[in-house]
Amino acid sequence: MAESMEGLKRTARCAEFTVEDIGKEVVIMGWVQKSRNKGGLIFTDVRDRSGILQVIFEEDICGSEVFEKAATLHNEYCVAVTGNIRSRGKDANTELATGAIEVEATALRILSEAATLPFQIEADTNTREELRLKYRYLDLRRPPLQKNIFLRHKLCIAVRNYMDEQGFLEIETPTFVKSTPEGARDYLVPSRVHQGEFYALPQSPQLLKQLLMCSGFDRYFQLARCYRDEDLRADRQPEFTQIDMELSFADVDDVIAVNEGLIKRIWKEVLGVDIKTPIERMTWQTAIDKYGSDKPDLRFDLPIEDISDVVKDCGFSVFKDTVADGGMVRGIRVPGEGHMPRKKIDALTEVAKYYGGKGLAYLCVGCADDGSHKCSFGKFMTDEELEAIIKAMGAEKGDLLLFAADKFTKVCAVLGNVRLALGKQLDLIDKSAWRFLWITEFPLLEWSEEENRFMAMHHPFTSPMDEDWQYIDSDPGRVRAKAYDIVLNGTELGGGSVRIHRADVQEKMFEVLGFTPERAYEQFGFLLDAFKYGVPPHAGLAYGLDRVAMWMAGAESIRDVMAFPKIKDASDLMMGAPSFVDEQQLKDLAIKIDTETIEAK
RNA sequence: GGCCUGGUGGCUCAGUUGGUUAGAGCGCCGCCCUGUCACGGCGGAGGUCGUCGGUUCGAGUCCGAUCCGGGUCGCCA
Repeated sequence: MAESMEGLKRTARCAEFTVEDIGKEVVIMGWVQKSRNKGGLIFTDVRDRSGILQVIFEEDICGSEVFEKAATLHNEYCVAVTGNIRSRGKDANTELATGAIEVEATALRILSEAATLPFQIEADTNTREELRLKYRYLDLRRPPLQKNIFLRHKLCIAVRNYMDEQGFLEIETPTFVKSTPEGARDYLVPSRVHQGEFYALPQSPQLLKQLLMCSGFDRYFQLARCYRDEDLRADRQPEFTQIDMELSFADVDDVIAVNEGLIKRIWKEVLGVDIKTPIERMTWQTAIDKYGSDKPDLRFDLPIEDISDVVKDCGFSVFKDTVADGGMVRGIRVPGEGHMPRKKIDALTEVAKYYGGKGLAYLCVGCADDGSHKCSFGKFMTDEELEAIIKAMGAEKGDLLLFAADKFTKVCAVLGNVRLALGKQLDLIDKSAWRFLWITEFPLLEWSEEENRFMAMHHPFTSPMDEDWQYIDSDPGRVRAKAYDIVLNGTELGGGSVRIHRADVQEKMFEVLGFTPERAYEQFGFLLDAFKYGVPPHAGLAYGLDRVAMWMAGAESIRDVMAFPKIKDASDLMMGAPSFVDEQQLKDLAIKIDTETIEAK
């Protein structure tokens, strides 16, 4: 039977007591982690967010009424215990932070009872996530998740303090905004007042923060909730939080400087880790060429080498023809792995195929029994041609060389992922490393086969690099942007750009992207109008806060650092959202459900 | 949408080439226990093996479909 807490005041949290408190009368409140009834003696572990403290009930001290009540305690009962802190002497538990002390109970109130739990509340659990998500409020009682939520809080506070010190204003922007179909799919919110019309939930506060620059706030930041109606991943949720910022009168180096300070600060404050600055910078072109990725994991090396020139006239037609067709041949040298079993090489070939490659060619330098090379394409080549490849790869006897021949983007994707697979397989990754990296000079545009036009790689307001703007008509793909990403251990933590602030450049940009002036105005008119009245040059950046928290917590899933995450199909197992709504609600919105389409699925 | 992977008492799992009444640990219920802390002892309840269909004398096990999770590719300006 639940009791009131009337007249009781909690002294402190369970694990906040120390040997200094011995002899004091205290009141603790929390949940029964475990009650061990020895017959004439009851030990009860009481847990709150600080940790666990043992309570001891002895009939001589607490009286028979309290003792009998204590005997009814079960896991997760919510209780208030009054008693005195005493030493556990020789019976101390060294495994527990508060193991040297205990509360000698004099009174007990059962604030509320608990039904038998769907799973036990313990630090290590094997319970499947599906069930834990349904009872998320229970899962959140588990110490690892509590720890992650604390960490996230600490991170947010550190961000706010730093940004404040740097002169940034925290400004909230609306979450009912205008839909802009460019980019990710929007979540739409129907309007009751304007029937048939929809708000969109923002994919990011991009345009609004640019307007804040127009308004003269100079430096803005926000821990902004963002929404994208795309498929989920282990590190992707439909709603997530960005550390979003924008700076006026700033160029690339200014943004980078502020953010290196931020990274240094939050890693120090949250984890006590010193991050060395300046952080290494690499151009997009170098990253793609050398690591096959725009977010290379530099915790290990294994760079990609280009041998197209070396093999363009060789006897192996796969290599020769690929180069002749405008493709390329690139390879990875894996030092000392020439004797890798065929099975493992085949597994890497599967990786290559998975990412759209036709396969992998291999060359094990001097690894045959007679000291010659083991090679998947050796019979098509002369010895001289093979030696030329080995030389071009800088390989030595005993090395494994892996090659892919394909179009540029394929080769990069294939070798980039083979490289990552090798890093894992050969255990080359230093798990304790924090390898930050700036990727700069992204291409401004990216050709879309699907839409048969150029698309903005970052977004349509990204400023081109001044020296490349001259190519915007003749060779748009060549124009680089003042865009940058911050990468950590092979994950994109965030990205940003210097924005276009010149009307003529912006107009040209829309033209290249295939927007008519009318359509550009219809979608972004408020921004273009704002730019007429004195717009400062500005630049910004946004981090995925959840991803930052994920790395800091060492979590494997973004769900582990969010209080109430959604599952793969974007539904919420606890609330049961999304859900059907009343007929009347739909009527108010003038919305009819197309049941035929739903049933067809 | 594609591929991979999982679903057996409340929880986590085992379950042989298809073969009797589907097992274990934890949890739960009852009794006992004055230094436990993964407490211990004794006893007990609890499962139409995700669902539907098929093969078979016989299906947790084989086949098909489907539902519910997880990972990933596409997608994520």
